[in-house]
Amino acid sequence: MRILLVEDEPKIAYSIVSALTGANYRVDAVRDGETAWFRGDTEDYDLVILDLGLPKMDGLAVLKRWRAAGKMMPVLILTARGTWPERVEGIDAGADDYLAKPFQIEEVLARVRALIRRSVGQGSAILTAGPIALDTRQMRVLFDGAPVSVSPLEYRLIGYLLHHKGRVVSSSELIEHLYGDDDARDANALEAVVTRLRRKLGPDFIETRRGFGYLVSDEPA
Amino acid sequence: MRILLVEDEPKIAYSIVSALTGANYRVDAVRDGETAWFRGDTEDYDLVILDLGLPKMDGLAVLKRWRAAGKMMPVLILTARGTWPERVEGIDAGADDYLAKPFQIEEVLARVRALIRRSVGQGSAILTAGPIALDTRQMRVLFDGAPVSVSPLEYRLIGYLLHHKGRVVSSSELIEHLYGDDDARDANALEAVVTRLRRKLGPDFIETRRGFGYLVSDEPA
DNA sequence: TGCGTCCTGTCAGCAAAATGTCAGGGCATT
DNA sequence: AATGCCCTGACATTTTGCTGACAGGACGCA
Repeated sequence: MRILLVEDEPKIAYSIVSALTGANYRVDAVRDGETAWFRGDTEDYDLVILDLGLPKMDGLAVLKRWRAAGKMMPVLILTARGTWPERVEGIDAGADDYLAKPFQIEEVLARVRALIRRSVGQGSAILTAGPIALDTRQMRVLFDGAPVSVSPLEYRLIGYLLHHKGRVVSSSELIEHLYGDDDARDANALEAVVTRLRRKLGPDFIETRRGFGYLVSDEPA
Repeated sequence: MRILLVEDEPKIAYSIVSALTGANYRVDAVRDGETAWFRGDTEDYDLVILDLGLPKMDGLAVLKRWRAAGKMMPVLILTARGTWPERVEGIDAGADDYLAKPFQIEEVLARVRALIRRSVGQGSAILTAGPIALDTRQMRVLFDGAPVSVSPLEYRLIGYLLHHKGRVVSSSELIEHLYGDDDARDANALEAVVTRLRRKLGPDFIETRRGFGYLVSDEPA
């Protein structure tokens, strides 16, 4: 799960990053609204934690621009206590949850968990690469527009690869993502899944980089 | 825009009336359920803000009687935080939105705006998908125009799926919304409800995405 | 109060799908 | 050609969801 943290105050940013990283999320942190807007617009995040009152571009403006551009990822807003007018504006702008400063780190984690749980299967972003599209609303894979039935594990695998398309993903990273650190599986289990997916999506879509991992190419075939 | 406020606590009533009046709404305020029922039945309001826990007649009872009499105005319910059973009952009774006490005045205004916007725009009280229609005012389910008798739980389930049609809804999310976090039920209970609904609505209407959840398709069959 | 009915959770068994495991075989890299 | 890494078909196991049956409880009605 990738999270974008937008927070200009270093101390707060650091504590949130630590907590989220410790909870096994991948976190990108930025400090100003302009950068935030760009990252949120070009990358796919599962969640954004957005501080209001930022340099360069106000947090609410960033949020509104994302929503206007069709970005639907859940957004958790951090706001100073007592600034309720902002909260109301936030509702209108399309925020999903709020947290007033100062807050406990545990609260942040709880909200993050809740938002991500809620948004699973709801993100309207449809990831594509070549003829394959991942319909995250209906939890299915489209091949040339036609639905292909995939199992949950297959879905997670192709989802992860699409999420990181254009980059080689190592087997260990995939295994870590598909299963937990807790119950690690044999590498062969992963290979079996890949095989089954290739049978459904065609052999060329998931490339093998022998010795390194797997790759879904970014470029239009 | 005329709003009926039903609230027995003077302080709260006063602050809401002030805020609404300041926002250019015409507000009538009453303090007990009986009066509320009479006013709502004889006058035309664009919105009702309804506190539960009223003298003389309970808020939910008022709402039910309005709906039974064919009153269609949107209702915003004020409820004490954490009283899930009330909330569930409210859904059954035909409420449109909720606000947990204590709340900020600005929140009330935001919800009021949202509800009025919704009802003015295309406030269709009837959700449809394929041959199934959900009449949220009369709390009935229609299949090809013919009423189908469904239980309260079945109604909530099909209602939730229709509200989120086109998207896969996970079992845990469904359970959370059908029962509330307090008394979680076995996943099998949910399956039983689904089975019973399918027997009434036909097997194809509620699709199963094995490993993910349930789905009511968006597309015209 | 007593009876019947409806609603709904629980249980158990079943079927099907999903997934891990194994054993060989192929193929790339050297 | 040798060496590993990877692929894959077959099989076993586990998981998941469906369904009929049953029971407790709520509710209405006499």
